Amino acid sequence: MAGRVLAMVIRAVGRYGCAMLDLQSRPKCSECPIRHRAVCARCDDDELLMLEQIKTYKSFRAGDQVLWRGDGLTYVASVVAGVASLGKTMEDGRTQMVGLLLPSDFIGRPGREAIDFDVVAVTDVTLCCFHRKPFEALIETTPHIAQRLMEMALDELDAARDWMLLLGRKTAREKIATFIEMLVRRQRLTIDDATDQELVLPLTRHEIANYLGLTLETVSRQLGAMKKERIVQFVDRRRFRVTDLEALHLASGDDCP
Amino acid sequence: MAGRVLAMVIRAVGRYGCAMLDLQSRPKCSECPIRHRAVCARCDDDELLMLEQIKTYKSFRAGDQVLWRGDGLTYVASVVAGVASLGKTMEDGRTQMVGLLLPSDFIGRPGREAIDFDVVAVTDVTLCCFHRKPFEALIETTPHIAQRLMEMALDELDAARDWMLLLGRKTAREKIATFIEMLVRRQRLTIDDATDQELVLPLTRHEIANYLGLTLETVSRQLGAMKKERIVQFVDRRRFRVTDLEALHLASGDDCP
DNA sequence: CGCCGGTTTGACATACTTCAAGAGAAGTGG
DNA sequence: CCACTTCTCTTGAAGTATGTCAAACCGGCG
Repeated sequence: MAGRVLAMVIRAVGRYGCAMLDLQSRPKCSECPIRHRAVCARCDDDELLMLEQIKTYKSFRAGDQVLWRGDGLTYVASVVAGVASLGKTMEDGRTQMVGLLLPSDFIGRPGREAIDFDVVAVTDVTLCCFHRKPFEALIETTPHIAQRLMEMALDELDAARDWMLLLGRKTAREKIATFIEMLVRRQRLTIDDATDQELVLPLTRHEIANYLGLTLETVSRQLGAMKKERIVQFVDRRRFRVTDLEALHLASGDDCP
Repeated sequence: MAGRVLAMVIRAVGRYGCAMLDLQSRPKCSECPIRHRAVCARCDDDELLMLEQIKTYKSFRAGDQVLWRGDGLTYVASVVAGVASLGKTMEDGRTQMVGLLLPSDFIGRPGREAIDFDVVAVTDVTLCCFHRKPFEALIETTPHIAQRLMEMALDELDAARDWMLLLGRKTAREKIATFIEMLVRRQRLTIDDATDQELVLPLTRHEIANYLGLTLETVSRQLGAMKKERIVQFVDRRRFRVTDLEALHLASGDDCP
């Protein structure tokens, strides 16, 4: 009983804290965890100050829709914490995830009135939002932002093209293997010597299917197969470790290491 | 006999002209057909002059490989005329086209040593090439170039994401219909009131298959089906016209007009 | 004419989807 | 703490769109 009440209180506080953030919170850019990777990475202190003045934090709970396709773009934003997804949906309900947004990734684009896909919070998400108009003005006057945004867009483009090969040509097994390898690689970026590290699937089976252009049944079956082959080992439905990295890579269909 | 010799002469002249261009030709930017759409679109006269000094034209014949995956990027370039393809290939030979490069599109990216896909001339192609190093320097000093490159990269990114939906979720029929609709739309950009205009497939069946993540047999069958349904009408294997635009759109699986 | 690359067409194989049922975990409410 | 619902996930059986293999066609060119 006490436990349940406590849980409710925590959640309520969570929501409240969230609302607070929406209205006011404007943490120092200089202490921001994504300071050196986000759109502001190349900015010097003066430029940072300009950004600081037009920024607001917003938080969303896992599952919340952040933006609907066709929404007017009053804000653009950087992901500060959490994971969000970019998705497209067809009239009959088929959907395809076209990007995963991780901390430092950018949402929206200057010079366009509306956004052409849905943005959904996969986990709890915190965004650093900028009013679009002043942000666009800033781009004109602050070369470092356009330069960084160009870099980021080109990186995204490369990633999108890799994904096109995956979607167009890879088998279900290769898709799954590539996806897991991607998670491993990402882990490596944050922790060195991540060998035998426990990993977490940030997405449900359904979302993975969505990301890979498959059905959730196929995802489940392929994961099952790789479990049986001792390539991966699950501790629960989300958490796992890779037991045979080489076999995993082999299964991904990619060349080189 | 005379005909054959003449053909050889023409080809030789073609090649020679080509070599000439490689070495010397540096047409005025101000008269360039892609002046207002390419990476130089926002440049003023001074900036254009800077670009003019580091540019060279290069030509390729249909089928030529322009760049191999992994090639060192000594140049970046704009497509001036013709069509080129960006493609990825897996070890076992499966390939996926990840972009079609039309006049004004940009090849290569500043700040990277190598290119990660193959570039092939689909038709005869002329490129406006810039040495990468000086071009990168120019980006640092010339905000207009970074701004334009950012815009173009973001446009490409949107297109890539649309294509991801196509590759991941659309049926063969929808893919073909979407592809044809794309050609229609492109035609509309150049000629107004293009209704009932004759169109040309810029790609072979094999290349179309490659672009859509299908096999050439499936492409052929679907085109055949749409011919039978009087949605399109072929005058020869390349040239056709759309006889039922509405049905075409319906078949594409996209909403809205 | 005969070759050749691109294309069409057919018969067959299969990887993946679809449909359906049930198992596990997690949350809800008494 | 225990039913009860709900959600995610697994597993099976059956269906189908697309791939694979193979042969024939067609227009262009030598």
